[in-house]
Amino acid sequence: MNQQGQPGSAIEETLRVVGDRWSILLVRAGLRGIRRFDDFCDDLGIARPVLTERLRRLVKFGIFERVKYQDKPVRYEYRLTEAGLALSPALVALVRWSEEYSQEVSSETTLVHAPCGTELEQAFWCRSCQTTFGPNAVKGVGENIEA
Amino acid sequence: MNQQGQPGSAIEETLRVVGDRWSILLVRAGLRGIRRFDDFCDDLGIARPVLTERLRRLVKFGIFERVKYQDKPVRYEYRLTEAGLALSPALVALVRWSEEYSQEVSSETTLVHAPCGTELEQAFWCRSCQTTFGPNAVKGVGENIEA
DNA sequence: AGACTGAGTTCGAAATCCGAACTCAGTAGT
DNA sequence: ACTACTGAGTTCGGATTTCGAACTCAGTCT
Repeated sequence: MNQQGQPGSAIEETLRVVGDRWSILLVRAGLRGIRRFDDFCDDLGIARPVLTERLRRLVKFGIFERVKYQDKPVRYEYRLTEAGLALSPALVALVRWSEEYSQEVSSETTLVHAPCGTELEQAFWCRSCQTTFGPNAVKGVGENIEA
Repeated sequence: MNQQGQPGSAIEETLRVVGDRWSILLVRAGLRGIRRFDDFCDDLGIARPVLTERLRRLVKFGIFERVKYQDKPVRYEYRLTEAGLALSPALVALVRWSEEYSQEVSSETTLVHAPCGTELEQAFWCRSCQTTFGPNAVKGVGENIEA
Protein backbone atom coordinates (compact mmCIF):
# COMPACT_ATOMS: atom_id res chain seq x y z
CA MET A 1 0.00 0.00 0.00
CA ASN A 2 2.87 2.30 0.77
CA GLN A 3 2.30 4.88 -1.88
CA GLN A 4 -0.23 4.05 -4.57
CA GLY A 5 -1.30 0.45 -4.98
CA GLN A 6 2.14 -1.11 -5.11
CA PRO A 7 2.26 -4.83 -4.58
CA GLY A 8 3.38 -4.27 -1.01
CA SER A 9 4.43 -7.11 1.19
CA ALA A 10 2.66 -10.41 0.87
CA ILE A 11 0.46 -9.83 3.83
CA GLU A 12 -0.98 -6.63 2.50
CA GLU A 13 -1.96 -8.46 -0.62
CA THR A 14 -3.52 -11.19 1.48
CA LEU A 15 -5.42 -8.83 3.72
CA ARG A 16 -6.87 -7.16 0.69
CA VAL A 17 -8.52 -10.50 -0.03
CA VAL A 18 -9.26 -11.87 3.38
CA GLY A 19 -9.10 -8.81 5.60
CA ASP A 20 -12.69 -7.81 5.87
CA ARG A 21 -15.40 -8.52 8.33
CA TRP A 22 -16.75 -11.57 6.48
CA SER A 23 -14.09 -13.50 4.62
CA ILE A 24 -12.48 -15.15 7.61
CA LEU A 25 -15.87 -15.97 9.02
CA LEU A 26 -16.72 -17.58 5.70
CA VAL A 27 -13.60 -19.69 5.88
CA ARG A 28 -14.51 -20.70 9.38
CA ALA A 29 -17.99 -21.64 8.27
CA GLY A 30 -16.38 -23.64 5.46
CA LEU A 31 -14.25 -25.46 8.01
CA ARG A 32 -17.36 -26.23 9.98
CA GLY A 33 -18.78 -27.95 6.93
CA ILE A 34 -21.02 -25.28 5.52
CA ARG A 35 -21.12 -25.23 1.76
CA ARG A 36 -24.34 -23.82 0.42
CA PHE A 37 -25.25 -20.26 -0.28
CA ASP A 38 -28.30 -20.10 1.93
CA ASP A 39 -26.51 -21.85 4.75
CA PHE A 40 -23.69 -19.32 4.73
CA CYS A 41 -26.34 -16.68 4.69
CA ASP A 42 -28.25 -18.06 7.67
CA ASP A 43 -25.21 -19.02 9.67
CA LEU A 44 -23.44 -15.69 9.44
CA GLY A 45 -26.32 -13.31 8.93
CA ILE A 46 -24.48 -11.81 5.98
CA ALA A 47 -26.49 -9.88 3.39
CA ARG A 48 -27.00 -11.83 0.22
CA PRO A 49 -25.45 -9.41 -2.25
CA VAL A 50 -22.38 -9.17 -0.05
CA LEU A 51 -22.17 -12.92 0.22
CA THR A 52 -22.33 -13.22 -3.55
CA GLU A 53 -19.52 -10.77 -4.01
CA ARG A 54 -17.39 -12.20 -1.22
CA LEU A 55 -17.66 -15.79 -2.44
CA ARG A 56 -16.83 -14.71 -5.95
CA ARG A 57 -13.71 -13.03 -4.71
CA LEU A 58 -12.66 -15.94 -2.53
CA VAL A 59 -13.12 -18.26 -5.48
CA LYS A 60 -11.08 -15.94 -7.65
CA PHE A 61 -8.26 -16.07 -5.15
CA GLY A 62 -8.39 -19.82 -4.84
CA ILE A 63 -9.73 -20.10 -1.32
CA PHE A 64 -13.08 -21.61 -2.21
CA GLU A 65 -14.15 -23.47 -5.31
CA ARG A 66 -17.60 -23.43 -6.83
CA VAL A 67 -18.71 -26.98 -7.45
CA LYS A 68 -21.83 -28.20 -9.23
CA TYR A 69 -23.46 -30.75 -7.00
CA GLN A 70 -26.63 -31.56 -8.92
CA ASP A 71 -27.97 -31.12 -12.41
CA LYS A 72 -31.69 -31.11 -12.68
CA PRO A 73 -31.91 -27.67 -11.28
CA VAL A 74 -28.27 -26.78 -11.61
CA ARG A 75 -26.95 -26.06 -8.15
CA TYR A 76 -23.56 -25.04 -6.98
CA GLU A 77 -21.91 -25.13 -3.60
CA TYR A 78 -18.70 -23.70 -2.27
CA ARG A 79 -15.91 -25.82 -0.92
CA LEU A 80 -12.65 -24.82 0.64
CA THR A 81 -9.63 -25.55 -1.48
CA GLU A 82 -6.33 -26.71 -0.10
CA ALA A 83 -5.32 -23.06 0.18
CA GLY A 84 -8.51 -22.35 2.07
CA LEU A 85 -7.90 -25.17 4.50
CA ALA A 86 -4.41 -23.84 4.97
CA LEU A 87 -5.85 -20.74 6.56
CA SER A 88 -6.82 -22.73 9.62
CA PRO A 89 -3.66 -21.97 11.57
CA ALA A 90 -4.44 -18.28 11.28
CA LEU A 91 -7.96 -18.97 12.36
CA VAL A 92 -6.82 -21.02 15.29
CA ALA A 93 -4.48 -18.25 16.33
CA LEU A 94 -7.35 -15.79 16.25
CA VAL A 95 -9.61 -18.05 18.25
CA ARG A 96 -6.88 -18.57 20.80
CA TRP A 97 -6.38 -14.84 21.06
CA SER A 98 -10.09 -14.26 21.44
CA GLU A 99 -10.27 -16.70 24.27
CA GLU A 100 -7.39 -15.13 26.05
CA TYR A 101 -7.80 -11.43 25.50
CA SER A 102 -11.17 -10.60 24.11
CA GLN A 103 -13.33 -8.90 26.65
CA GLU A 104 -17.03 -9.57 27.14
CA VAL A 105 -16.98 -13.12 25.83
CA SER A 106 -17.16 -16.03 28.18
CA SER A 107 -13.87 -17.77 27.68
CA GLU A 108 -14.44 -21.42 27.79
CA THR A 109 -11.67 -23.26 26.10
CA THR A 110 -12.92 -24.41 22.76
CA LEU A 111 -9.75 -25.57 21.09
CA VAL A 112 -8.13 -28.73 22.20
CA HIS A 113 -5.71 -31.34 20.96
CA ALA A 114 -8.14 -33.87 19.57
CA PRO A 115 -6.41 -37.08 20.67
CA CYS A 116 -6.04 -36.12 24.31
CA GLY A 117 -8.35 -33.18 24.93
CA THR A 118 -5.69 -30.89 26.38
CA GLU A 119 -5.97 -27.20 25.72
CA LEU A 120 -3.58 -26.40 22.98
CA GLU A 121 -0.76 -23.98 22.76
CA GLN A 122 0.45 -22.49 19.61
CA ALA A 123 4.08 -22.58 18.77
CA PHE A 124 6.53 -22.56 15.95
CA TRP A 125 8.57 -25.46 14.96
CA CYS A 126 12.08 -25.39 13.61
CA ARG A 127 12.80 -28.43 11.56
CA SER A 128 16.53 -28.09 11.80
CA CYS A 129 16.75 -27.33 15.51
CA GLN A 130 13.93 -29.76 16.31
CA THR A 131 12.50 -27.35 18.82
CA THR A 132 9.39 -25.36 19.37
CA PHE A 133 9.55 -21.72 20.23
CA GLY A 134 7.34 -18.68 20.65
CA PRO A 135 6.86 -15.59 18.51
CA ASN A 136 9.73 -13.74 20.12
CA ALA A 137 12.22 -15.96 18.40
CA VAL A 138 10.73 -15.27 15.01
CA LYS A 139 12.62 -12.95 12.77
CA GLY A 140 10.62 -11.14 10.13
CA VAL A 141 7.58 -9.87 11.94
CA GLY A 142 8.56 -7.76 14.86
CA GLU A 143 12.27 -7.26 14.91
CA ASN A 144 12.20 -3.76 16.32
CA ILE A 145 10.10 -4.46 19.32
CA GLU A 146 11.44 -3.44 22.63
CA ALA A 147 8.19 -2.47 24.35
CA MET B 1 -23.97 -12.50 14.37
CA ASN B 2 -26.25 -15.46 13.96
CA GLN B 3 -29.53 -13.64 14.20
CA GLN B 4 -29.37 -10.08 15.42
CA GLY B 5 -26.21 -8.90 17.11
CA GLN B 6 -25.88 -11.74 19.60
CA PRO B 7 -22.52 -12.08 21.27
CA GLY B 8 -21.67 -14.93 18.93
CA SER B 9 -18.60 -17.02 19.34
CA ALA B 10 -15.41 -15.39 20.52
CA ILE B 11 -13.97 -15.08 17.08
CA GLU B 12 -16.88 -13.11 15.73
CA GLU B 13 -16.42 -10.66 18.55
CA THR B 14 -12.73 -10.46 17.76
CA LEU B 15 -13.21 -10.01 14.07
CA ARG B 16 -15.54 -7.17 14.74
CA VAL B 17 -12.54 -5.40 16.27
CA VAL B 18 -9.67 -6.62 14.19
CA GLY B 19 -11.36 -7.93 11.07
CA ASP B 20 -11.05 -5.05 8.70
CA ARG B 21 -8.59 -4.09 6.06
CA TRP B 22 -6.43 -1.96 8.37
CA SER B 23 -6.37 -3.20 11.95
CA ILE B 24 -4.09 -6.16 11.41
CA LEU B 25 -1.82 -4.04 9.29
CA LEU B 26 -1.68 -1.54 12.13
CA VAL B 27 -0.68 -4.28 14.53
CA ARG B 28 1.99 -5.38 12.13
CA ALA B 29 3.27 -1.85 11.83
CA GLY B 30 3.29 -1.68 15.62
CA LEU B 31 5.35 -4.84 15.73
CA ARG B 32 7.76 -3.26 13.30
CA GLY B 33 8.25 -0.42 15.73
CA ILE B 34 5.98 2.21 14.29
CA ARG B 35 4.29 4.31 16.93
CA ARG B 36 3.40 7.73 15.65
CA PHE B 37 0.31 8.88 13.86
CA ASP B 38 2.03 10.24 10.79
CA ASP B 39 4.27 7.22 10.53
CA PHE B 40 1.32 4.84 10.49
CA CYS B 41 -0.19 7.11 7.92
CA ASP B 42 2.83 7.12 5.63
CA ASP B 43 3.70 3.49 6.12
CA LEU B 44 0.28 2.10 5.35
CA GLY B 45 -1.18 4.80 3.16
CA ILE B 46 -4.29 4.81 5.30
CA ALA B 47 -6.52 7.86 5.20
CA ARG B 48 -6.14 10.04 8.27
CA PRO B 49 -9.73 10.02 9.44
CA VAL B 50 -9.82 6.26 9.17
CA LEU B 51 -6.56 5.97 11.06
CA THR B 52 -7.96 8.13 13.83
CA GLU B 53 -11.03 6.00 14.16
CA ARG B 54 -9.16 2.71 13.92
CA LEU B 55 -6.58 3.62 16.54
CA ARG B 56 -9.28 4.79 18.86
CA ARG B 57 -11.03 1.49 18.55
CA LEU B 58 -7.89 -0.55 18.99
CA VAL B 59 -7.11 1.44 22.11
CA LYS B 60 -10.61 0.87 23.39
CA PHE B 61 -10.17 -2.87 22.97
CA GLY B 62 -6.81 -2.90 24.65
CA ILE B 63 -4.63 -3.67 21.68
CA PHE B 64 -2.81 -0.35 21.56
CA GLU B 65 -2.30 2.20 24.27
CA ARG B 66 -2.04 5.93 23.73
CA VAL B 67 1.02 7.23 25.53
CA LYS B 68 2.13 10.81 26.00
CA TYR B 69 5.75 11.00 24.97
CA GLN B 70 6.44 14.73 25.30
CA ASP B 71 4.89 17.75 26.96
CA LYS B 72 5.78 21.04 25.44
CA PRO B 73 3.56 20.43 22.53
CA VAL B 74 1.65 17.54 23.97
CA ARG B 75 2.24 14.56 21.75
CA TYR B 76 0.94 11.04 21.94
CA GLU B 77 2.06 7.84 20.34
CA TYR B 78 0.53 4.42 20.11
CA ARG B 79 2.15 1.34 21.54
CA LEU B 80 1.08 -2.25 21.40
CA THR B 81 -0.08 -3.65 24.68
CA GLU B 82 0.56 -7.19 25.80
CA ALA B 83 -2.70 -8.20 24.17
CA GLY B 84 -1.57 -6.51 20.99
CA LEU B 85 1.73 -8.35 20.98
CA ALA B 86 -0.19 -11.54 21.55
CA LEU B 87 -1.70 -11.16 18.10
CA SER B 88 1.62 -12.00 16.52
CA PRO B 89 0.94 -15.72 16.14
CA ALA B 90 -2.09 -14.86 14.06
CA LEU B 91 -0.02 -12.45 12.07
CA VAL B 92 2.70 -14.98 11.54
CA ALA B 93 0.14 -17.49 10.38
CA LEU B 94 -1.15 -15.00 7.85
CA VAL B 95 2.30 -14.12 6.61
CA ARG B 96 3.12 -17.78 6.24
CA TRP B 97 -0.06 -18.32 4.31
CA SER B 98 0.63 -15.37 2.08
CA GLU B 99 4.03 -16.70 1.24
CA GLU B 100 2.72 -20.08 0.41
CA TYR B 101 -0.56 -19.42 -1.34
CA SER B 102 -0.96 -15.82 -2.29
CA GLN B 103 -0.64 -15.32 -5.99
CA GLU B 104 1.17 -12.44 -7.65
CA VAL B 105 3.58 -11.78 -4.84
CA SER B 106 7.16 -12.92 -5.06
CA SER B 107 7.42 -15.43 -2.29
CA GLU B 108 10.73 -15.09 -0.69
CA THR B 109 10.75 -16.57 2.74
CA THR B 110 10.60 -13.75 5.20
CA LEU B 111 9.96 -15.58 8.42
CA VAL B 112 12.70 -17.56 10.00
CA HIS B 113 13.71 -18.98 13.33
CA ALA B 114 15.98 -16.21 14.55
CA PRO B 115 18.69 -18.33 16.20
CA CYS B 116 19.34 -20.56 13.23
CA GLY B 117 17.76 -18.90 10.21
CA THR B 118 15.66 -21.86 9.16
CA GLU B 119 12.30 -21.24 7.59
CA LEU B 120 9.76 -21.76 10.27
CA GLU B 121 6.77 -23.99 10.46
CA GLN B 122 3.81 -23.33 12.56
CA ALA B 123 2.47 -25.99 14.82
CA PHE B 124 0.55 -26.60 17.97
CA TRP B 125 2.00 -27.89 21.11
CA CYS B 126 0.32 -30.22 23.53
CA ARG B 127 1.76 -29.83 26.96
CA SER B 128 0.51 -33.15 28.20
CA CYS B 129 1.48 -35.23 25.19
CA GLN B 130 4.70 -33.28 24.68
CA THR B 131 4.21 -33.28 20.96
CA THR B 132 3.66 -30.86 18.16
CA PHE B 133 0.90 -31.41 15.68
CA GLY B 134 -0.83 -29.67 12.79
CA PRO B 135 -4.25 -28.12 12.48
CA ASN B 136 -5.89 -31.40 11.54
CA ALA B 137 -5.53 -32.66 15.06
CA VAL B 138 -7.23 -29.63 16.51
CA LYS B 139 -10.75 -30.08 17.70
CA GLY B 140 -12.92 -27.01 17.81
CA VAL B 141 -12.38 -25.31 14.50
CA GLY B 142 -13.10 -27.66 11.67
CA GLU B 143 -14.52 -30.88 13.00
CA ASN B 144 -16.83 -31.57 10.10
CA ILE B 145 -14.32 -31.35 7.35
CA GLU B 146 -14.09 -34.23 5.03
CA ALA B 147 -13.27 -32.41 1.79
C1' DA C 1 7.19 37.19 11.59
C1' DG C 2 7.03 33.08 8.82
C1' DA C 3 7.75 28.26 8.10
C1' DC C 4 7.51 23.81 10.10
C1' DT C 5 5.91 19.67 13.00
C1' DG C 6 2.67 16.30 14.66
C1' DA C 7 -1.84 14.87 15.84
C1' DG C 8 -5.56 15.22 14.68
C1' DT C 9 -10.65 17.32 12.39
C1' DT C 10 -13.78 18.81 8.61
C1' DC C 11 -15.45 18.43 4.10
C1' DG C 12 -18.02 16.49 0.02
C1' DA C 13 -17.58 12.77 -3.31
C1' DA C 14 -17.25 7.77 -4.05
C1' DA C 15 -17.49 3.13 -2.72
C1' DT C 16 -19.75 -0.51 0.40
C1' DC C 17 -23.09 -2.33 3.09
C1' DC C 18 -27.59 -3.36 4.37
C1' DG C 19 -32.55 -5.71 4.32
C1' DA C 20 -36.35 -6.70 1.63
C1' DA C 21 -38.29 -8.06 -2.38
C1' DC C 22 -37.72 -10.17 -6.77
C1' DT C 23 -36.06 -13.75 -10.50
C1' DC C 24 -35.51 -18.07 -12.52
C1' DA C 25 -35.31 -23.26 -13.20
C1' DG C 26 -36.88 -27.13 -11.60
C1' DT C 27 -39.55 -30.23 -8.10
C1' DA C 28 -43.40 -31.91 -5.23
C1' DG C 29 -48.11 -32.14 -3.99
C1' DT C 30 -53.10 -32.01 -5.20
C1' DA D 1 -52.52 -27.75 -14.57
C1' DC D 2 -52.11 -24.92 -10.50
C1' DT D 3 -49.92 -23.79 -6.53
C1' DA D 4 -46.27 -23.84 -3.27
C1' DC D 5 -41.53 -24.53 -2.44
C1' DT D 6 -36.33 -24.70 -3.03
C1' DG D 7 -31.79 -22.73 -3.83
C1' DA D 8 -28.77 -19.51 -5.91
C1' DG D 9 -28.57 -15.75 -6.86
C1' DT D 10 -29.99 -10.22 -8.65
C1' DT D 11 -32.15 -5.62 -8.09
C1' DC D 12 -33.51 -1.87 -5.45
C1' DG D 13 -33.02 2.46 -2.58
C1' DG D 14 -31.23 4.05 1.60
C1' DA D 15 -27.68 4.07 5.35
C1' DT D 16 -22.88 3.64 6.56
C1' DT D 17 -17.87 3.77 5.56
C1' DT D 18 -14.15 5.16 3.08
C1' DC D 19 -11.52 8.18 0.62
C1' DG D 20 -8.11 12.39 -0.45
C1' DA D 21 -7.34 17.01 0.24
C1' DA D 22 -7.40 20.83 2.93
C1' DC D 23 -7.73 22.79 7.41
C1' DT D 24 -6.76 23.43 12.68
C1' DC D 25 -4.13 24.15 16.66
C1' DA D 26 -0.12 24.33 19.99
C1' DG D 27 4.34 24.87 20.14
C1' DT D 28 9.19 25.25 18.04
C1' DC D 29 12.89 26.83 14.95
C1' DT D 30 15.29 30.54 12.23
